[in-house]
Amino acid sequence: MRNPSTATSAGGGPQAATTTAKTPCCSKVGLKRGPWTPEEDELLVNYIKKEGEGRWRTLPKRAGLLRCGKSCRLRWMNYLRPSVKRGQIAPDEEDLILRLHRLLGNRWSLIAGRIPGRTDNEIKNYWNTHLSKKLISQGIDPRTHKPLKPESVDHHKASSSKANRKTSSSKSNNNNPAGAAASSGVEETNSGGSTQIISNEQNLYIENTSLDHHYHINGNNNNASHGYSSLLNCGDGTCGMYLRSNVQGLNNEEDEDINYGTDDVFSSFLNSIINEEAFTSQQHQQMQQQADLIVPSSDPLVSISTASTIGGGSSWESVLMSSTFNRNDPIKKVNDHL
DNA sequence: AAGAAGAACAACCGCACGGGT
DNA sequence: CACCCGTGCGGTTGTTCTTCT
Repeated sequence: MRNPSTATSAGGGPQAATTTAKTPCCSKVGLKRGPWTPEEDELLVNYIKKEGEGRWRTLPKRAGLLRCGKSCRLRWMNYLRPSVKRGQIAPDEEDLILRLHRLLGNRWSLIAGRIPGRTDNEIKNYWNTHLSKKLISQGIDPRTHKPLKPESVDHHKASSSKANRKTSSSKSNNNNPAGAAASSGVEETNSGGSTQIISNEQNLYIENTSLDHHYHINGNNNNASHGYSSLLNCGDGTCGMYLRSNVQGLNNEEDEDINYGTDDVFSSFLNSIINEEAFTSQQHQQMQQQADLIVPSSDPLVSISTASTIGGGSSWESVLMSSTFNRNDPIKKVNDHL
């Protein structure tokens, strides 16, 4: 195993630029590409320590680097940031990656956002080199988390083909969590037994029968028509939450009252999905109390939605998760979504 | 010991999106 | 509205390292 802390062992380097017809990411010739040297790292780190991140396009010149801004940003984000954790992926991290991938598909930045110290690139590489193969060896399709059919194609290889690149990398087409599962209208049961994933063209429903948990993940939620634009983020900017009343059950799409949950409640909710743990009655009561603040008590059904914006920044990635409960019996949810 | 094959992963690439003008 | 810029994302590439034969 190579030492991951060294900057001189990686591929995709200058040779690639000179031997292929590809145009480099930066049009300017004369910029250095390929592995970073310790001297370059030092220049970049010192500059960012002094001036801060951002303005990547002009940063190289200001920092005295013969690199393009993209390259600088990548190096900083994936390697040089103090918060980046190096070293082997721990078993619990691996387990979390698997669970998150089952929920979110190839949303590497979202997955990385839930795993402290790990970058999307690292998780993506780990998935491609370890986990996808591991799943295949277990007879599980790494894209859908469904059992592999004998005649099915090798999705890992298929997804690596150049032909698939454009469509598969398109964000507008990539908002369906769990990738292919959500586009095929399938119904499935995970290997653990109790979690069902039911999906159609736009939505993904997760139903944990043993825990009486039902979640709805809308794969087409990246618009502002449901009050997202005014959604508050939680303290660290990684998540947001709103409550929505549903006077006519779940058919009322009006976000007449928007309120915001706490980070704790959101995290509990998300973790309950990730970990398939019981979302405790106390947590439900917390949610109900918040709902009571804004929804007239005559409305029996309340939908609670959470929108994760992990990654945040200029690309506001979100995954909507909502559950509905009857305020008269908040523990047992109503699941008219399904 | 040497070559081949496979594994690992940093880096590159094209594209999409939001904000500013 | 159109364009530009900055930023970030997911897919892919290509070199090095490790293991196998």
